[in-house]
Amino acid sequence: MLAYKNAMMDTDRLDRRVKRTHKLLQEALVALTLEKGYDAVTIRDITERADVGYATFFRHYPDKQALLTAVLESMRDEFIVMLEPLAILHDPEKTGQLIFEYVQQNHDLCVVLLNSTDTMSLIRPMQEIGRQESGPILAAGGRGDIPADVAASHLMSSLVMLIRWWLENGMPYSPQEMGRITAALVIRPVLGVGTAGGAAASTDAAGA
Amino acid sequence: MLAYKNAMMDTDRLDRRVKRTHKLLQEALVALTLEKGYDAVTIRDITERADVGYATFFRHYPDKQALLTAVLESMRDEFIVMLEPLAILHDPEKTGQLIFEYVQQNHDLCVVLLNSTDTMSLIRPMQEIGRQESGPILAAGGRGDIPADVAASHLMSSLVMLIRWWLENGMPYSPQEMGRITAALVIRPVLGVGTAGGAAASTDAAGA
DNA sequence: TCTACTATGATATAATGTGTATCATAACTG
DNA sequence: CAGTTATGATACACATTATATCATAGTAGA
Repeated sequence: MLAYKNAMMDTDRLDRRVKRTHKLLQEALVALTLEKGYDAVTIRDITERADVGYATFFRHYPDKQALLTAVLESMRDEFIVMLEPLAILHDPEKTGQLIFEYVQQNHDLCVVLLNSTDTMSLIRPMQEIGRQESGPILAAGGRGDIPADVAASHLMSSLVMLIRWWLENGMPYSPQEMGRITAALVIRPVLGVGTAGGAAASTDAAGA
Repeated sequence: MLAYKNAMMDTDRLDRRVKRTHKLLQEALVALTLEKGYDAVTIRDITERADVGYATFFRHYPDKQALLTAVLESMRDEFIVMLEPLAILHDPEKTGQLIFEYVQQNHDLCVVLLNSTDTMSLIRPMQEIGRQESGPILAAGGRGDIPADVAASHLMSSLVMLIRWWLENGMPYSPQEMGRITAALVIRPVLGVGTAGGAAASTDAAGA
């Protein structure tokens, strides 16, 4: 299922120097983005902070965005593993809570990823995950009146946007509360069940 | 030296040449973004397409983003006017349909705005609108178990993301269908009512 | 119509950042 | 240890931004 054939995946077989450089560059990007904001960070900034030659950057990444993508993909993999035993159907509130606890624990990294990129660079891979992972879930527990593709996209987009809002506003609610909110506003509507398990499916349309 | 703020406000009292230049630059940005994508468009591209001196650009906008913001604000005002008599509480499906019909009619412009910007440059103003416009609505018809600030942000974010998905995937469903989907996935959950108007939330809040 | 004002075009220029090429050196793998 | 490869340092070509200047054309208001 999770066969990502990225060149970056063969982490074990890489030269020590390469792994070291990757690590230094990615850490420098994260640190600098937290300080100045992603757009203000130049490649020269990164290489200087990483204490690496300027040209060395381009030996590993074609541009700044590619470096950020590498950081993103690391987190994505971690995220998938965390939600692997996804009991989203069984307990939406708990699922939401787990997500926000993860975000809280990886606060700095999440802030960088959510504030640096085009946002869509983050949401698009997330939607891809959503299409793969939540496909069978929606097929099993999804509602009949909403197309699965829309539902999956909406699920992942809303999740990312809620996380972004939460971080930007100083995490005003606990992960548990956010889990409950997420379940009520996003997960349960996508699954087609009411807050307290109320009536769901429509009576008119027969779904596309 | 240039008072951008003042220059943008009194649209009617502006020098003909200024209005002409604004129009040419904005049209050039939209056209070029549709052709090459926002990031690939340089300021020199814009001025050449607009048949305007290069330095003239900076006499009106500090950078490319500011020009895009001007385009965005025009659409935002139009959008607000359209949804002014917003019967979102009364008929969520119809409200959603109206939105997607507007998007369909302004297809090119919407594509530019959704694919060019950081997305958040679009969503943030939308959320601001949401906070202002939907504030009283949520106060009247909102559910009691979800904080109004989260609900308003989620409402606007999801709306923008649904529109984006719809455009990126070639508008696979009719505005009417999208209106129904939007009502089911976003509007009704935010209001706390079920698909068929079922009771799911608090009935204690004062009536509209 | 006339006059004072101002936006514009054309041009030059400084500053910044990107991406590539080269070569000697250091570090790694087997 | 020997062959391979990544790195650092440097120089350089190139694109883009942003500002400054000045003569000219267009505009608003009397």
